[in-house]
Amino acid sequence: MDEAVAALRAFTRFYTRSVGALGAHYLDSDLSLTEARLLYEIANAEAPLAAALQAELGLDAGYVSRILRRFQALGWIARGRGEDRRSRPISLTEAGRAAFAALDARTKADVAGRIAALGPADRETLVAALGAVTGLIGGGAAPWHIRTFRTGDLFTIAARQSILYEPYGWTRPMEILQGEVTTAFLRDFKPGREQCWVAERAGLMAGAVMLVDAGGDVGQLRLLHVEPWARGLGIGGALVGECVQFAREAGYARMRLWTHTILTSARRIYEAEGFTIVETAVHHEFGEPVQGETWELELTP
Amino acid sequence: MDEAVAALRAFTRFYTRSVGALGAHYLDSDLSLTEARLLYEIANAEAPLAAALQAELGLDAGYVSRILRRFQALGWIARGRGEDRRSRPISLTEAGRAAFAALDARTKADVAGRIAALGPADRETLVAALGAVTGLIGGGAAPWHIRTFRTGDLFTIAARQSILYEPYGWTRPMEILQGEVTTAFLRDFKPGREQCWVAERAGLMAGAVMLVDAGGDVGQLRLLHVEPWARGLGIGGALVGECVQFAREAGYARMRLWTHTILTSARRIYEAEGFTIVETAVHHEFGEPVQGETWELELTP
DNA sequence: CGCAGGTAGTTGACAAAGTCAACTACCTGC
DNA sequence: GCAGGTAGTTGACTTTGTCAACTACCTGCG
Repeated sequence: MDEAVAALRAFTRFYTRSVGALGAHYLDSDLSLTEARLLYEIANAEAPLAAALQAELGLDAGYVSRILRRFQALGWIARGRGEDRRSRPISLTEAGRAAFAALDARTKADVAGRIAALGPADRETLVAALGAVTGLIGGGAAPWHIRTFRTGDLFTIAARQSILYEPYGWTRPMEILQGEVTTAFLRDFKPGREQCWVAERAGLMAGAVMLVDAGGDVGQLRLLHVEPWARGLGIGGALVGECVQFAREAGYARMRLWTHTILTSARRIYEAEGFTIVETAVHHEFGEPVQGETWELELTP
Repeated sequence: MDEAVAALRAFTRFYTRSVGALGAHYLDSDLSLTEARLLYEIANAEAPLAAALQAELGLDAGYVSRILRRFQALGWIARGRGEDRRSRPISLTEAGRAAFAALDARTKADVAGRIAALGPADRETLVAALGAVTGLIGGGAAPWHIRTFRTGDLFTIAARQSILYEPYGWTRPMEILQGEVTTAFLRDFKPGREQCWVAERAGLMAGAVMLVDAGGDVGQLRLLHVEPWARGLGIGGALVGECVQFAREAGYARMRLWTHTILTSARRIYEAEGFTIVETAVHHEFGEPVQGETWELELTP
């Protein structure tokens, strides 16, 4: 915890400096940083109200009012009358759009300059890392989506599974199993019969699941995981849903999966999808004895 | 590129808001954000000069002077005389240390509050992601170190290798090989004879290398990589050096490695360590034909 | 030595940025 | 139709930051 707090504080100091460097006059325009932010919001919203901008950016209402008057004097914005006749929705004029475009281009160039030295892989890392930070400290709202697997995904899954299950005391043997399962998936991949889905949030892998052909018209769901920071968003259910739908379309008669009694949140997801337990057995594969469970789901079309 | 620029801009907007939320009075203290930053710098430096603080934080000299006068009036700092009698080095008084400690505690609590909802894994992700961002846009100075492997590292290596070599057109077959090599390493790991090292920078994997027993007193170096954003820091050389030293101590007579002619920067590292090419052959294992090379190094003790 | 040109730090005068409370005009619901 | 609210504005103000001129000192060179 302390480490994380220290890291975030160090980052804030670093970023404050790096943003603060922009300073008083935003990139040589004659706008302050606040004015630039306001202009950005106006340009990226549908006829916003002053109150909305003020709340959005955490500014004083009077301050916003004055800045808007300045923008109006510059001919950048026009103010209408809303349904509610107190409100005066803001719209950019042609001149305002031009001013914003110029500012936007300058910002873009400035930002591009800062990351010019990075190669494509670095940029990818940066995007992912920024997304992760936003997702983690920004709390809830970052959206997520599901895609099929790409190069490297399977091993990232193996690594994450290994790390996430470490606290259960499942160490080396389970890690090796992860490697075998993922490598085998890649080696024996049967397009149309098998698939791996990755949930992404803020550019980072938020969870994943695999479907493999277990023979005899049975599709086996494997390696489901959802990152701790992405839990409670319905990602697990969506991944399993994706998997079941694919299995149905691929013509499997039944789905099967193997899990453990202690993994309660995963069990809830399987239950919700209609899976039922068909077998329970204690095994010693991961070192300590653990109770494994086999679940199945009939896929009557 | 555009994606990266957009991501960084979005992040800056997000972070500006999140930092700006602290706003005028820093956490209910009667300090402004600037004053708080200044106090932090004073507390974390050895008798700094006003000019140093001013340069460090990018502030106006006159402004700093006035804030310092205020701190002095509050009895928080004492100002001495340096060798250079123009300078007036700043030191915290007992009261100043107390004031800083109070502020520091409040900041810590505030930051901790923001990440209180995160589990240990998320915090780790956050630290790593913050480190990545700092490293990538902050440029140079972040330190790095080498450690031996932990749970999950091998598959992270497999994933990164797969992604980094994708641009060379080496796709599925090479990815499968990565999985096989790393899984086999874990399965057959011989402590004392084999090892895997990971270079970390800012909490992120910056590179890695493996040493495996190839039989017949030969140690084989495998899966060397350095992340693009961590190149040019000597990490590759340090990893190979670590590997060679371990091999020497483990009593291997010779080291061997297999690489490709197009991987020029890796070749330079091997050359610098004293490796020489003993064999060259075109192979088709990764799809396209490529020229592979075997390098060796005699380990005369 | 002494002087030109520099740096550390301060100060006065000022401008910019932001805050607060009071105000008008309007809306909503009882 | 009126109490209590919201959208937006305005005057008066404080805080924050900037600029240029200043003192006191240092460094290096003829």
